[in-house]
Amino acid sequence: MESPRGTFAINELPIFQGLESAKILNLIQGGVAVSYKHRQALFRAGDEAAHFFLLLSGACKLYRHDLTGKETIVHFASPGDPIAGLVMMKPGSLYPVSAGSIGRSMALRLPRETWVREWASNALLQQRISQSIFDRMNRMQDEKALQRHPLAVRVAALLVTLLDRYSSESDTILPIPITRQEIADSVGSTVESVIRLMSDWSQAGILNSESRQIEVLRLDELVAISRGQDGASS
Amino acid sequence: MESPRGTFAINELPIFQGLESAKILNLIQGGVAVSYKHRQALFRAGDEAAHFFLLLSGACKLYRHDLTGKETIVHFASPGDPIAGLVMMKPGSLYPVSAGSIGRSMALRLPRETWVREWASNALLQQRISQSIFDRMNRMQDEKALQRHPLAVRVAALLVTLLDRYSSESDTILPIPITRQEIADSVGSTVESVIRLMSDWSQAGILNSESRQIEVLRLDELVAISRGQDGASS
DNA sequence: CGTAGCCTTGAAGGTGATCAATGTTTGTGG
DNA sequence: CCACAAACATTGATCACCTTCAAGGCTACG
Repeated sequence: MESPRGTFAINELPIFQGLESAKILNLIQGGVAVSYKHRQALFRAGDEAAHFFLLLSGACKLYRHDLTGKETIVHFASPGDPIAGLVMMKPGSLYPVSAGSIGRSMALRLPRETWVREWASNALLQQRISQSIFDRMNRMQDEKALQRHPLAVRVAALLVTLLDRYSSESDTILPIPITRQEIADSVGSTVESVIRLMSDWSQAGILNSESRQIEVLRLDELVAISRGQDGASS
Repeated sequence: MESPRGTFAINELPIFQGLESAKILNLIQGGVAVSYKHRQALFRAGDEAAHFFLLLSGACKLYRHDLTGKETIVHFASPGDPIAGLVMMKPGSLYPVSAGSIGRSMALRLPRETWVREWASNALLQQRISQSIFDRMNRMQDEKALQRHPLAVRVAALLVTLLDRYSSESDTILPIPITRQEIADSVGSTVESVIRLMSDWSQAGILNSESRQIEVLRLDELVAISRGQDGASS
């Protein structure tokens, strides 16, 4: 199994693994590799779903706004992830969520026609898309099961997951400029609460978050907290 | 578009719509229509995923247990829904959730071999499965966006959704024996809180929940509450 | 050097969790 | 058909966790 971290060249994408270059060329017809700046949108909820994406590098959040205008992050995409694949199935659909880059990122943007012509009838690709969706759904279900646990558990679990998904092997620094607001929007809480929590953790030597990036100093502690085993062992 | 409510004969299943009977016979090879009693399990999380299911009638909850043993309901399946389709993709996978019947229900249980042989390579079916997954994922995302709203909003939204999905056209009675515990397990709360809420609503004439079934008397109110517009208009 | 985005801290208050006890209905076996 | 158990519903008291509101500080960057 290939590591999902880091940066991918187009023909190195896990989703294309084992395919011949000629076949891949067909699959990316009409595709453009687009570079996105921090906070730039890939697409917005409600827009007609004209493209789907393969994230090549960086990070991307999928989010929507609730009735009161507050943002809820429903998913963090990491390099190699297909984005907006499912919504290609039906013609004329609208994107159900918005997508925005976190930090700089690159994505391969493909037109829906390519999906219809090349992807929809390709069993192997459908299978790999399904696998990706399966993983994503499992992650959402994990999160839902954490809903009733205290905030500390949810934030710790998120950080552990993000570190696992975005950092290379043994690195302990989250390479994406994620804000406390975004953490709050993801776990369903408020900035202030997340800040208080992470300040405590900084003081306890679990995190180091100077210089606007998050470094995990004691992953074991964080994992323990995410399991509800409480970090009362300072 | 066919209504997803009610009861389906096998060859009336929306997922088979437009297919010839002979083709359908191939697709359900090795299948058995199984009748489930209230609270009976279709499968358990952690079991090897040897079957997938098409719910013919009744209702079914997908749930898992968290660290502390508490149940979290991640999805309610309604007639016509494919269950455990995604997990068929990879050989040797384990079910990520448990599934149990709510009230009496019927399901068509199909072996994984049939999936592999007949379903995996069928673009139309893959497309319809994907559509179903897409809907389910959207619903989960909707719920996640409600996470920070008061309990009343989440319960009202759940009831409105369930009524829409399980009741026939203009009926206002939820035809499945869903308990307050299950409502709590779905919205991420506790029985007591749900009971207090629903008692208030009963007194306000919004619900009637004598005789162990839930009747919605004022759907408009419920919808208003689910939108956070507060039902202070008694 | 001023603005924008992000982080921080404090005080006050509410929503909902928890614990404990009890009532009610349903189902099952004798 | 009754009796008992199991599942489900209810009510009250208490209190912790987290939200909300308000104010202010820090850092980057044009």
